[in-house]
Parts: sequence; C-alpha cells; structure tokens
Amino acid sequence: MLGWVLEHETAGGVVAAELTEVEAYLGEADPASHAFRGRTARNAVMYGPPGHAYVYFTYGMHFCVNVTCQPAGAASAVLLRAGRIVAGESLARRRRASRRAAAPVAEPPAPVPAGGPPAAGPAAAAQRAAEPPPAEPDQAAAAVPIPFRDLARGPARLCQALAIGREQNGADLFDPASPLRIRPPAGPAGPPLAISAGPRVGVTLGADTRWRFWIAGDPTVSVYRPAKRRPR
DNA sequence: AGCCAGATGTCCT
DNA sequence: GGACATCTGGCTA
Repeated sequence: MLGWVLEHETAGGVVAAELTEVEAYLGEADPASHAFRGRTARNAVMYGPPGHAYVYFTYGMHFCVNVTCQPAGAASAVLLRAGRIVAGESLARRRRASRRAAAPVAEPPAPVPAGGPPAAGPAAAAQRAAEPPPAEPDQAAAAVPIPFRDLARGPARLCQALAIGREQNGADLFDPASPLRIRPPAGPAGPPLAISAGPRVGVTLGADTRWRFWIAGDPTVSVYRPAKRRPR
C-alpha cells in the first residue's frame, strides 16, 4: 500500500495523499490489535470484507483510519499512519490549521447539481467559492503556516487533512464511486520503493513486532514515539 | 528528549 | 467505577 493514493471527495473538494507509512495489525492473535479481545461494536468493520475503511475515535479527539485486509470473519487491518498530500493542499491546509481553533472546519452542504459531475469551469468555481472560509483568526497559524510535510504526517493528521471521521467507517475503498477510495499510483511505475520497517508506534503489547513500514527517507513519515508508560 | 493537557469512547473489573 | 487509548500540540530543558 505504500505509494498508493488515498483520496476523499467532499463538498469542499478532493484531497488526496500518497501513503508513506503504514502499520499492520492482525486480529485476535495480535495483542496490539483492536480485535484482540474479540468482536465488539467498535471493531465490527474489522470482521467484514477486505478493502473497507475501519475508522476509530481515540484520545477523545482524534480519528484514525485502517484498511481491512483479510476475508470477512478474519479481523485484520492496516493503519494508515502518514501520507504526502498530492491533491487539494489548500483545503487540507485549512482543515489542519483549524485544529487549533475550537471548531472543526465546517464542510458546506453537498450541492446537488442537476446533471453531470462537477467539472472545471463556472460550476467548479462556484463550488470552490462555497468551500470553508479561512479558519478563525488564528495569529499563530497565520504567522507560521503548517509545514507541508506535516499536513498528513501522523494517523490523526492524515484523517483531519482528508476529513475522515465516523461517517467514513465502513466505506468501500475499492469502489471508484465511493467518496473515500484508494488507488494505485498513477503514471508509469518508477523504481521499486525503498521500504524500511520497525516497531509499531504507541503500542504496549506486541511492541517488539516490527510491523510498521515506511518509505525510507521520506520526510512525511511520522516521528517514532514509544508507548508512554503510565503510572499505576 | 521529555513532560503534559486535552476530552470522550470503549471495555475492563 | 475507572483505566487507558494505533495521538497531537505546546511547553520546558
């Protein structure tokens, strides 16, 4: 999946990210997996068919997205940890900059054009005009814009840049008609990617399993942080 | 490099 | 009732 492109089309436009970092989770045999203790309401999508988005909410404020990857009944998923924005940078930037502000970026109501997909031209211009306005006056964000590399550098940042939340849980990523979808890299295949591997981030059980994979040397790969030990 | 707050869902006892 | 989470951003040193 490294080098593949995850894209989300909303009323505000399309934001796409080329995946640069992913992390594998098995099912009930993997102590770090959300399916370790069996099926629950939250992880139900993990038990469904492959190629669907398993979105979960954590730390009271963040979403993370996984791709299910084994046949229905086998709970397994790949966490999408980071990407490089390849389309919709300005919209991604607005969504990310607004994190500091209290309110999330308001997506405009989906306009239902009478006919045909929105394309270039006046219609597209009108849609752009309906995109979320710049966030609240945020002096810091305005003075120091988020570095490009940080727009989707980390699983929750990726979700925010692409506006992935509860509504996308269960989305069929391999359906081209799905607003949230994944596709192979466009254009001619280049040389094989240099891939590095290491332990997964933020997990306590199964911390020694090296199932985090990333494009070697890519600046959009997140910074490794070992699981925080908590006082008992 | 390390500490901490934030804010809520989930699943444990 | 309570521990803690597939995290981020801001701060201190």
